[in-house]
Amino acid sequence: MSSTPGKTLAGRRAQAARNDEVILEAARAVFLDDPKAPIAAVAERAGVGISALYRRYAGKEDLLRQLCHDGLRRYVAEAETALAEPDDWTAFTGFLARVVDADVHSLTVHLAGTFTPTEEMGRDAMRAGELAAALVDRAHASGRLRPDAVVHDLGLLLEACAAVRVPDPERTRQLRRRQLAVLLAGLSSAPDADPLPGPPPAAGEFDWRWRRRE
Amino acid sequence: MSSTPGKTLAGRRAQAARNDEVILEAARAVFLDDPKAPIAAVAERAGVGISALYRRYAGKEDLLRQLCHDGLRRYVAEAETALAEPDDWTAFTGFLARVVDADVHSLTVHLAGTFTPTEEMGRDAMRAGELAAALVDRAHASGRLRPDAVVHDLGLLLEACAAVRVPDPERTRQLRRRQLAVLLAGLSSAPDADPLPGPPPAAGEFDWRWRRRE
DNA sequence: GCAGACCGGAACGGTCCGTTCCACTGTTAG
DNA sequence: CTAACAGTGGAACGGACCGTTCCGGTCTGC
Repeated sequence: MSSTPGKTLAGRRAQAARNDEVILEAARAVFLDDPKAPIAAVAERAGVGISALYRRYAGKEDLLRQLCHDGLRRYVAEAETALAEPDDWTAFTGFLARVVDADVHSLTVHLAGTFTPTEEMGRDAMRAGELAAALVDRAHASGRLRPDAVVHDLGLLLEACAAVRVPDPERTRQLRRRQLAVLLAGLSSAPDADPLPGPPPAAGEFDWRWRRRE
Repeated sequence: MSSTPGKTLAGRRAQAARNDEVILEAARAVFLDDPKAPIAAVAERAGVGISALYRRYAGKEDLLRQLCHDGLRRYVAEAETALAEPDDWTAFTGFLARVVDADVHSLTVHLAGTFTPTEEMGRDAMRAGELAAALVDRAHASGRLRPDAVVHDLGLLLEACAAVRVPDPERTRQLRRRQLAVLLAGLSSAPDADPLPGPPPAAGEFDWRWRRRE
């Protein structure tokens, strides 16, 4: 088995190509579990050496940025998918369920502040905000979202779901779905409900996360 | 001002007594903000030297344990207060509001695993569980709590509120109250609501936090 | 006045982690 | 066939960080 240039198995080239994915996957898993995990943990989890990491990324910060940006792109993609859904309320809840399942919030938020963001990330973040606003508008239009809910309540909601974590990933997903169900029930229109207390969350109140932490 | 043995200001004795409180307060603030903060940060925040800390606590672990135990006791105390409230639903919601305001959850949970717990903490934790169960039972009895909510949903709820954090503490409190309001609305009885998905959170599912983390 | 409680903070020893570096291996061009 | 090389594993390095100890100084209560 010297040269099998088929497509699944080959020499160094193929190993490298496979490592590309394996490393990103490992990094995702490791940093999701602990945002300040050492880089060696990623290598170990991926079953590769540390060199394989440094060949692809200039350093830890570079890897983190990439990972976070991927999460952001995923968020945007899910929002776009959701906007294609005809039913307003289903679009809204489906979007949230998929974002929660994908654990995108941990990636974008708990990793923020550990690297200097790129311009492109800024643009993507802005776009993400616009899409989320559109989804919330449609949810309001459907009449099923309580009127005093605002776009930035999504931040609280996602934070709440991301905070749920148990050792088993599948069980984590189930519990987060339960949490999401409670929150959505709480955000649904109920004619006799008391209004939500305090000033609603506003635009700039979550930006501090992106300021460089040491 | 050589000797003013009144009661507010005196010599070393009084400074020591005041430091007792100042240090605990500082430790609370610092470790609430970052559970793995260095001990020097506590001293700095308290405006004392490191010696003043080590005179009182055998080491970092000792301080953490004390702090966590205080949180647990606070939780128990609030629950007992709540049980004295005649109205079942008010007892339930009032308890949660006070626990959320006091940020007890962060203390007991985010610090857990960084020290070896004492037997007394085990007993207090058990008592806390019983009192919480009693409050949930009464909430169920009032008919205002949706029937498929269980005691351990409190864990998810508290986690969700503790996850909300902005730099300003007062604003944090407001946003947490908002989050709590949404969650309580979601946990309220609604005849036409879909049942909550997945198996409800169970007894042993949060114990892992208390296992020693390295 | 003096013994000692109390304190501030420098210094120590150890751990941890990002990054670099080198020896090695299979690959591929000529 | 073989020489250059892309790709890799993992040891080693240097620096940051942090818990704890220790010592010199200060103030108090007797």
